[in-house]
Amino acid sequence: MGRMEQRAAGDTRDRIVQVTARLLQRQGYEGTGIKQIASESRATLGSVYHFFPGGKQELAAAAIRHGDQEFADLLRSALDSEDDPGKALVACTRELAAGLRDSDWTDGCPVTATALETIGRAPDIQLACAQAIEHWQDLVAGKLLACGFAADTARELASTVVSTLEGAELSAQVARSEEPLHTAGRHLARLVACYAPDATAR
Amino acid sequence: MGRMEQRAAGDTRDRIVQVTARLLQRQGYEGTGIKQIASESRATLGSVYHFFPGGKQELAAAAIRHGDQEFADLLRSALDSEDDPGKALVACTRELAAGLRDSDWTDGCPVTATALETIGRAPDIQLACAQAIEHWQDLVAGKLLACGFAADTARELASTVVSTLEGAELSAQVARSEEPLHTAGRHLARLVACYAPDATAR
DNA sequence: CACATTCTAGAACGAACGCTCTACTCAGTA
DNA sequence: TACTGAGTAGAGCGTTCGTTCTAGAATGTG
Repeated sequence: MGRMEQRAAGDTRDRIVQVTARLLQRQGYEGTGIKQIASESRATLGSVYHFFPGGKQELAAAAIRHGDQEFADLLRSALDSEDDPGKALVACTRELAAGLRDSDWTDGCPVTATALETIGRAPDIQLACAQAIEHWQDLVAGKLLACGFAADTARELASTVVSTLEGAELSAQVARSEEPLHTAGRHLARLVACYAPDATAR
Repeated sequence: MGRMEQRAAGDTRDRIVQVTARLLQRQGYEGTGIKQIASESRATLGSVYHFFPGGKQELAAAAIRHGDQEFADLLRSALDSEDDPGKALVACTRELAAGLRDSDWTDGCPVTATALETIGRAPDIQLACAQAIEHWQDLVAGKLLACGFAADTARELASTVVSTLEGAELSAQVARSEEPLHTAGRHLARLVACYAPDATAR
């Protein structure tokens, strides 16, 4: 009853979204063309516009949501890998640095480039970007809450943590060096220690 | 002796660079066209290619260097406005937040968008971006050195400070809120206090 | 079988892209 | 006066852009 076709169709749709997400991450919104997306995802223009009748904007918003999840998965697994919140943040920077190095510094944050280009001119995409950042902040705040931090403190720290991760990843990409990320990791660990619930900031 | 023409010519060149810098800041590299640059700077295509025979890339690199100086001026004046390094960093975030608010969140860092789009595909531009970030780090490190921080500590902190400022400005733009910047300012002040030469981190 | 629906396929459209090119203006020099 | 060199001006090059459109393949249902 149509499972096969629908599966195949779903595969095509997913392939389009995944390829778009990667291209947006590497070349930004204006630098990525629909025809490139179609050819690299082994789909045709007809298919792309069939699944995304809203055109490039709708497709980009879907791809940003995909990148949101991808980044969230990395963040979640790094945060869960350590009990101590400071060590967990260092694990985050280590994972980000590894991803950058392995991609020869091409695969940074899957959202940043598109977010910056579309500010104030593509509300759907900007919304998806804002939700992504909120989502990542929630993950960090959740970790801090689980470690006993006060709710307000956790939320504020999470904001700065995500900002710093974003900025350090940018610095690392531009400088082609892991150092900004590793340094940021150490400093973030020190920062959260200042606000730790067991007041003895070492 | 041709002073007038040369002045007028220099004015045209400067106008082109300034307009390009602003457009790159707001729309990124791929989103900014040479013809838009020409029309908004009241120059013609012929003039643009006369002053920048290397085309879009050469012009963009010059505009990035201009944005570097612009951002450095803001940073320098904010850092000089306070003796205490923590308060100086808060002043930086306050200035950045004011700039964002006044431009309805369109004028963020003049380098970031272009940097992300051209990573690994336009070496001249990427170099200019890397030098800009280094430049800003040097300003922050200089302030910390002047406050008595150890050289290594100052350099590392400066890296994280600039990363956090970049990331917080991005977060603020996407969320259309000053909060990420103000929060980051408080946290950066707390962070540098941890490494202050007078070891009594309050 | 016919029939609708879903998805694939790519030609074609007008607009915009970066860039090249020739023609021109105009002050300074010999 | 003739010439030079800097800068202005914009038509036009080939290409690519996002999008639209029609045609057909594939599958499920009556």
